[in-house]
Amino acid sequence: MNEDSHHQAEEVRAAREKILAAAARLFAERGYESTSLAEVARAAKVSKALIFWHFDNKQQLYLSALKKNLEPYHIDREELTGLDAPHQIARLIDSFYEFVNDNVYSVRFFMTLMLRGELPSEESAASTGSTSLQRVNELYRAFRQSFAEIITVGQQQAVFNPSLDPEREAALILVTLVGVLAQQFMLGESPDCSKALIDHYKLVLFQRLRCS
Amino acid sequence: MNEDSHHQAEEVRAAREKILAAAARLFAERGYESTSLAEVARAAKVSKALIFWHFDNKQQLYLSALKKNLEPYHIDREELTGLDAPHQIARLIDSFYEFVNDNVYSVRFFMTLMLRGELPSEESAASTGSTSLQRVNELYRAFRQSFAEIITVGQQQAVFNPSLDPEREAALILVTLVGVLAQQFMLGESPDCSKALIDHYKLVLFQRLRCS
DNA sequence: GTCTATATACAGATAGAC
DNA sequence: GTCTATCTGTATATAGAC
Repeated sequence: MNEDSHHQAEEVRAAREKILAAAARLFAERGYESTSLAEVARAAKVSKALIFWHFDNKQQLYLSALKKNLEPYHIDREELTGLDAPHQIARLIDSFYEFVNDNVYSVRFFMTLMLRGELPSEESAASTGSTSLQRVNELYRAFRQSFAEIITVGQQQAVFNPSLDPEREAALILVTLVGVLAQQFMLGESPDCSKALIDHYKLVLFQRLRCS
Repeated sequence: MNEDSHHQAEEVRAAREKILAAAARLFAERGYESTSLAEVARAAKVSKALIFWHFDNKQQLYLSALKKNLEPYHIDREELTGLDAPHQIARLIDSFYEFVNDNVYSVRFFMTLMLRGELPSEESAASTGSTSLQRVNELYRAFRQSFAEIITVGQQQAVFNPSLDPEREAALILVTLVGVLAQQFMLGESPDCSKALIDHYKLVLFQRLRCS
């Protein structure tokens, strides 16, 4: 690949990426149905027709935008090494909360999506559509599993109450975190308000988990 | 008012109500944008034009449907009388859960609505649109307030730990309930799964609230 | 009040020049 | 690759008969 073709390829990507970025933002903000391709074109500063050159149709653009929104989703287990069980719990709670507030738009987006199965059509589910939601789902369960594992380890190290069921407790932790998040988004509360709730919850949780 | 005019009035209401019922269901199921008046007309078994005779436009129909969905929303404080504080808490949790599962469609509907400020336009917010969401909001706070009051009474009766802040605890209870609900809706879990979580949570909560 | 028929606007998608 | 111009379907909304 020479300089020219490379440069050309970059140019191609630039337009495609501009469309994708605009679409990702607009779909996340306003949803699939109420976002027109004319708006996406305007936001990306390209013509409507160009969208159809880069993407087969609206659905495919939507699915590509979904993937783009999903990119930053992952669990960073590295940052937990070297911490004791209680601090691992605290760290995992914090990183959940931080992640959510770093990705408000797309988190809100996926929440809406999951709330009703808002997918552009049924065929897309068969192809690539539901895969994105599946990934969110997996991530959620991975998070829960992490909590359960930390609790188990904590019990083995005799810092957590051995009579607790780690899976049950992990499920309850996730439910609370999701609740804080949902409340922040739905009641339009400030992140500060959620932060205070989370901090209080951490205290409550540790009182429950620790050996008594 | 004679028999005839009464009967006529009933007939009028029948059509209007049929439209309203169909609209309430369809808007709740599929949202504002992706529900066409043609579908509403078909579901209500009337002509499209009749919708415009009864309602000024799509937005106004939507707002009227919102109100209809809101009707069953209220707190029944009567059913708490005669119970002690712990049972009042348990009863309030149960009635929250029961209410949600009796009104899945509209609860899901309002959750989506609150998640993004999905209102048909901005003018509607100024007129009557946001009032519906405001009412949901008030109801939510009323529920939280009820929990706080019960906790306070429980503390006065020396059945609940006096060192707890009732407001804080009530906030955490609501967050958890919302979390269970959000999880059920978003992860598509069965009501049974939520029921189990709620039951477990009640145990956890009572361990925390009671005098130690 | 309820209908059929129609006006008007805008959506997604295509054709073809450059 | 990117554009302008255009096709086609469908949405909201209206007109007017009954």
